[in-house]
Amino acid sequence: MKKIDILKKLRSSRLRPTKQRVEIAKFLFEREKTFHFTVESLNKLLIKKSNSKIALATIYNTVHAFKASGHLSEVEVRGNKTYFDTNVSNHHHFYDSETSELIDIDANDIVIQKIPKAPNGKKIKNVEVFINLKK
Amino acid sequence: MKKIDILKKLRSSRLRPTKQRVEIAKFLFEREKTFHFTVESLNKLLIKKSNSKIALATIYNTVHAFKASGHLSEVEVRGNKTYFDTNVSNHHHFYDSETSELIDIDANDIVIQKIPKAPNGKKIKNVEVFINLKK
DNA sequence: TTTTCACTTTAGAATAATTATAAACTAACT
DNA sequence: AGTTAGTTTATAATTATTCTAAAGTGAAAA
Repeated sequence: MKKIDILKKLRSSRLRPTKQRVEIAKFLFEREKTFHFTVESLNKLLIKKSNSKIALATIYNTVHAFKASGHLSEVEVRGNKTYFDTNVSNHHHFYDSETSELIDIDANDIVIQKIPKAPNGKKIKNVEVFINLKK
Repeated sequence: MKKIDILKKLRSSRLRPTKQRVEIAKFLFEREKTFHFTVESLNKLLIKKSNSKIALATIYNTVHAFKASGHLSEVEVRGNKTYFDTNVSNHHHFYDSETSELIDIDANDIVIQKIPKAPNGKKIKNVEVFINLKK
């Protein structure tokens, strides 16, 4: 993904392409494979990569803005930290609680045959499958 | 579930049946339906029910002890609080993020037809399905 | 029983993740 | 260039949870 696309992605989300947002967006989206992270890990990686430090609050703001505009998804994981995922398509996860490692599973690799209907007047938004791992 | 069973449940878990543990255990396990809660909600309910207040740290300790001995399960839910469930059998959940409501789904009500194999030397511990709800 | 002692409870301090605040800054429209 | 609304920042505040150390209490032994 090129820089020009980053700018388009930001503008299309009504996010002003500030220096910080561009730096974070380039770091997150200019890569081949999907990327899982927490705000804390992202902060450390950004410091290591560019030597400049962006305020933690800005990272929180930016990550949440990307989530709100659909460029990141939030992954629920047992524990206290919040994980994000650059893969925003419908998919599932392996989770290894020993290493806190999260691995994507393509939506096509899990087929659900039987599913209950939603309770009283509610609808199903989506279905997430977690395959918890052990050694 | 009778009081005597509560005592057995505590003793079988190598937990001394102190006044506080018995009170918490009775509140959690002397009911027909499964019960979902956070430490905070449990604390409020205990205060409302018995007018006595048990130290928060004790509630954390006790709930974690019940989890360690298999009388409670922990449910991962998007968000910052940790949910617990008195249903410790293998099962799944509906989750309504608008109301933070968690509803059990019997393991038999979801059938998975196709599942990927675990990565490199790891094994599958269990599979959890979340059906996220909307209006 | 009483004594003893390891296990518990408790209030409050400490920690960790996240959010709020308010002042300084900046993109972008005019 | 000037204005303004949106943004970043350091710091404070908040929230959930864990730690600590002193006081309390089951239950095994005397």
